[in-house]
Amino acid sequence: MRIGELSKVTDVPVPTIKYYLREGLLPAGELSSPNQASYGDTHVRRLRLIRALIELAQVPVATVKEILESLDSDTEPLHEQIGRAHRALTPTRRLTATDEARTAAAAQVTDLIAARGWAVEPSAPALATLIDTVAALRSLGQDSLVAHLDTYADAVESFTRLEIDAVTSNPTRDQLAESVVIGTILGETLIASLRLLAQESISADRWKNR
Amino acid sequence: MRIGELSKVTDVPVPTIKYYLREGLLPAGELSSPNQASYGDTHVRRLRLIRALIELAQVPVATVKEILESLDSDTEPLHEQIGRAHRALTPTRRLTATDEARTAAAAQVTDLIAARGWAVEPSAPALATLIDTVAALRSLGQDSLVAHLDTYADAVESFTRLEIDAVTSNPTRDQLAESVVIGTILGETLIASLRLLAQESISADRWKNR
DNA sequence: CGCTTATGGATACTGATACTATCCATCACA
DNA sequence: TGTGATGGATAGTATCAGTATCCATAAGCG
Repeated sequence: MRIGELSKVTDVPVPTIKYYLREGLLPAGELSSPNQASYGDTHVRRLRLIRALIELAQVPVATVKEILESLDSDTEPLHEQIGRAHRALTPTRRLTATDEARTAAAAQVTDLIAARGWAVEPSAPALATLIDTVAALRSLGQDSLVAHLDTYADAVESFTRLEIDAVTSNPTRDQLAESVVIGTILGETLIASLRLLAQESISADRWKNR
Repeated sequence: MRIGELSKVTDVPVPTIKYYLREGLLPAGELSSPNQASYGDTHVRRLRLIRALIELAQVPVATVKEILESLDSDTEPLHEQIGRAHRALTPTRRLTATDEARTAAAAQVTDLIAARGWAVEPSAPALATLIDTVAALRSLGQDSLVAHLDTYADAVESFTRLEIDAVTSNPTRDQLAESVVIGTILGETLIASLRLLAQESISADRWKNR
């Protein structure tokens, strides 16, 4: 398969494929002559993955590259790979909340985690985001939402368990790693859109005409 | 309060505040003389909201503007305002999946919605994202995740109900609208980070050294 | 065999986004 | 009275995610 066909199959413009090749997201095709390369099924799969991460999950190109490199390395431990996927989903934060608000929120979040017996590293990127979000909700006067944090955690824990079970069925480590990464990232998009649909439907008959 | 103090209180640089004023995200302060304006509590609150949306929820500036305008208009019906918040969370999609994959995914999603009795407009932005995500997961060989779509929906429905209850306690319509919008958008960030923390903790003891 | 089209590779350009920086004529306040 | 902050306008910057252009070569067709 040459680049034109790869483009047709995946519906990605040729210049964009070239760009991904340049950036090292997509491995080069096998060269049969200085200006003739052939791409195979792995390229199609890889390209689909790249597009899903970029378009659906809005992961920046540089981060996609990092994730793919991590997936391709057989030596990196699984938890490291998961860490990368997590970092892809939590933007490098700039401090938002004031100090008092933050420490209060941090306390609540730490309590929650302790109460659930979750093993979470203090440096986990999602931890900072959660604390900032709680602080922001508080400072915006949305305490009623924050009050139910524990119930949120219940629901979240239930489908996280489900996800991990679903993914654990993968036989090889490589497949497991890929499933975990894809599941982590696209799972987020899945849940987010389900939530919006549920909201639309539940809110529809609740506030018909307000 | 002058702009310098507003900047100190909210920890947003003065040039950035000026930028938000220019863009119409933040209402102008009250002018006491041609180059002297005073900002009040509403400005502090508004600025905090803007920053939370931009930094925490990664909402683009133009979309924040749209949302705020919608919140400020007393005439726009609530479901319209919710729609705007939803659009803020679902990026304008470029078609990703091939046609066959998409119709298959669309069928499954439509079934799911019908089975749950959800009232969802066919034009709902989240619907397209969900379909694309299902199609993408399928094409990436992650059918095991898609298989549990219904269980996901269960969990999602449970906390969506919770959210809506929490938010319904607001007395005035304006407050309700603000809560719904903030809850929709920051709730997403909240759930996402909870999920990552749960994942980290559950996966930790599942795959200690793989 | 010749001619058009596609290709790989390199380099340059573009449009959008979110700020920053600079200016300048006031204005506040010590 | 002079030093610094302010409002408002305009211009500049960095990053990101592609697009566009060129060129020498290769493929496919008549």
